[in-house]
Amino acid sequence: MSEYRDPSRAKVEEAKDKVIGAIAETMDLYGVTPAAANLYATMYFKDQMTLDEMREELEMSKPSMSTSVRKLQENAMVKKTYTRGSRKHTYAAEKNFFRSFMVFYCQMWEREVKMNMEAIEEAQSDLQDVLNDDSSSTETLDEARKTYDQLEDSKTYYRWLQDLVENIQSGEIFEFLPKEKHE
Amino acid sequence: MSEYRDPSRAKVEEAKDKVIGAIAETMDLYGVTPAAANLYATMYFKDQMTLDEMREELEMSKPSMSTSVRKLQENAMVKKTYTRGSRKHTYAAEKNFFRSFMVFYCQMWEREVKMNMEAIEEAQSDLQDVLNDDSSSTETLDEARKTYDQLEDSKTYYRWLQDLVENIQSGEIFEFLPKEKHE
DNA sequence: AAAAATGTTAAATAAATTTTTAACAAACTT
DNA sequence: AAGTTTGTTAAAAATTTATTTAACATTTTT
Repeated sequence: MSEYRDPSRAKVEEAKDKVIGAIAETMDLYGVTPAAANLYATMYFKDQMTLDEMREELEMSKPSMSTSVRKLQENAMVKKTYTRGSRKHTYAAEKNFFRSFMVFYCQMWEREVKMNMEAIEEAQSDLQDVLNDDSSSTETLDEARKTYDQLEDSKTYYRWLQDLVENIQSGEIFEFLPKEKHE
Repeated sequence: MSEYRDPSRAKVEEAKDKVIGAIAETMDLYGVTPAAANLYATMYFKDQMTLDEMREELEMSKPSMSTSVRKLQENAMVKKTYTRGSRKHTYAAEKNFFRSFMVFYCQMWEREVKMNMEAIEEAQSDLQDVLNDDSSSTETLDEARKTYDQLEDSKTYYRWLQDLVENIQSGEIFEFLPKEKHE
């Protein structure tokens, strides 16, 4: 190989590795496995990769690469690419961090809103029953009222979060917070 | 106890439990342990709690509660409260989800920006050296240039993320995305 | 000062997650 | 059609993370 004739080559790889390390380290805070984090960071500097290339580059098993790629696809951080002539599947990293941000957080927040809003609606309905029930003690009625109001109040947050999701998905947020600051 | 005379009492607790379950379930996606997630969700419906009350309510060990509380304090999801006369420490859940959102994500994003920006700056400096080095092969120069530009481009995202953090922390974001929608 | 209560740290255990090896299924070549 | 290549599923092993038990330090009460 040319590394011996060209010491700069190694320096370029070293530079990439610094960024790969940083990306991977912040990524496993995002709920992906170390394998998936390293894989994404590696792919970030490649045009596209096959499973065998991944296995070779990361020195890990093929099923691990297969699983990691699938997980990354769920978060839209990796896309399958069509490569004519090649029997092997090829994958490319999403290099636009804005898109990754959008998919990842919107997915996460929508799940949170849906789940909690559903629970809140059910709970409030139960509490309403209690409030309409004459046999309830004063103490219980107070508790039911207080809880009902607390839940009602929390809905403001979930509606806001849903709103944030929609603003991000539509791109409207960039009107308020532009990608490039024009000075 | 009064549960036997007042069936509504049980219904109120059941209603709370539905929400506790939902909150806890979405929370462990936020990188907190199940114990911490359950604890926060439980505290959400309490005024304040001591470690012993937590242990009793969740039926878990005291060190587990102690650790969980500390973790939740780091994310500003729980605050220590002063209770005169009580020797036991008391803690209260942050009930304002907007504040929890702010602290949690801003902390996370700032860490991401800092870490990746530092790596990028270092990498770009290395790549600049390569570009200034006459001994580098054409192939290596192209690779260095391409990588440098890719990193330069990614900085747009990190600057935007930092901007988002600042807008959330200052509350400016609520001018664009109001908490309450006035119709 | 001794005993008791409270909270934390450290070591050990338990549980869950991640990764690998091995077996399998599907698609393509010859 | 038999044999390869490629990718996935399933079971096992390894690693990591979470929780508990036990020991300790600190403060308070008697």
